[in-house]
Amino acid sequence: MKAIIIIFVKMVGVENLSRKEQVIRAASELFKEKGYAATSMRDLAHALGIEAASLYSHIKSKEEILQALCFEMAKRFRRSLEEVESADINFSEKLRRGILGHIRVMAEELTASAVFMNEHRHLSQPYLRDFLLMRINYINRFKKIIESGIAAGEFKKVDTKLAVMTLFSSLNWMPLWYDPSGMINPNQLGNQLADMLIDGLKTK
Amino acid sequence: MKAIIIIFVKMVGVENLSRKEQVIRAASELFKEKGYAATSMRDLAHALGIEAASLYSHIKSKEEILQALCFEMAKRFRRSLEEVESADINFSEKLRRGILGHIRVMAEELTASAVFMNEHRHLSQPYLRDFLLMRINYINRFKKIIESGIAAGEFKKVDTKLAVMTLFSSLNWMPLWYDPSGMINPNQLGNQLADMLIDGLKTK
DNA sequence: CCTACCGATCGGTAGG
DNA sequence: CCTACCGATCGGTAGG
Repeated sequence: MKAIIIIFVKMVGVENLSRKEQVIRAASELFKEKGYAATSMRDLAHALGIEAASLYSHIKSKEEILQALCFEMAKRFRRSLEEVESADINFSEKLRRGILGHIRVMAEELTASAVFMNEHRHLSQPYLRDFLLMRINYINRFKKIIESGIAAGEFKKVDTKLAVMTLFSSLNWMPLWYDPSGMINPNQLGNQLADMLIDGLKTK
Repeated sequence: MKAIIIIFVKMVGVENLSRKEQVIRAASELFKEKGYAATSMRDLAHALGIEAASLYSHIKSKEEILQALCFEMAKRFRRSLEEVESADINFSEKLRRGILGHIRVMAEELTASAVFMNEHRHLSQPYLRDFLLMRINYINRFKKIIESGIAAGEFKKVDTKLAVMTLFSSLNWMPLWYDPSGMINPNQLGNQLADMLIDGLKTK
């Protein structure tokens, strides 16, 4: 009897979680497509085949969905970079692996990545502030890799701000044009992007 | 008497135009800051110190402002590229000048550029369709320069879609981080970006 | 998860 | 450029 209750409780738990997950995923698609502000809770409810009021059994507010999305993605990106930083490799290789990791995370959650990048500004305070601090920290860690590479003589003495912003621009736009069903996989894409940025377009 | 009427008519014309310009510019700032959907006509009116209803003496609708902004910028970008295409220079130089032209246009209208890039999706049909066609055409002309450069042996055999999307990502994010009051001017910025993409980060 | 509903705000119009 | 106002829609709550 106890076992049955535990199973039942677990199932309810799972069901709640997965229903909330479903709501967040459906929202993610709509936020990507139409933008956060232009997506209504009625749009979202319609996509799930329920009434707008019913959404509030699973989430506290529209913004809570955006918060969950943005901070979950931020966490994944951070973890991916931490693995690279601790590796004992040269700076070109660190940069390459940082790029590969970022693209892998993005490819796993293409829709959420697009929202993460385009819609985070609709976070209210203090979430927006926290989010931006995390982002600038992440960018600065890539910048440090480039600076270290310059100091070590691996990279040219470029403007590091320009270099890192160019890198991030390229990375961040990808969810908007990358076709995961296409011929090129995330790893190949990452390697080609790294080649291009590190070695340039020009034949030697 | 006739002269006076003509002068009067001209002044009214200029005044209407410049007031409409003011409305579009104020809207541009708000659209960049908060996004198109999250900017209300009351926000815009407040920024101009008038009532929301008064805006409609100068513009027909909220979307008309976005249309004016987007298509004006598209026209500028197109003109800039046309000058480059007709020049008799090699493909590295064509690419470089294309980049410089794009950045110059952006730097002249930083706010409008940011809106152009981030908010065009809120255009309704058939404007959205026209806009996207113009954009794909513009991108394809850059892509052709890269393809020609590869065919001529100037560039490596990279994935041209990746190369051109990387280029555009970098260009399009600039309005969000470039500080025109900083030490680097648009020309320097363009040259450094071109150097980086064409020659790469790595020391030879 | 639903029905019924709330106050606030939206883009825009009429008429001056 | 204003006052006065419109119908539609917004995010969200009460209560079941």
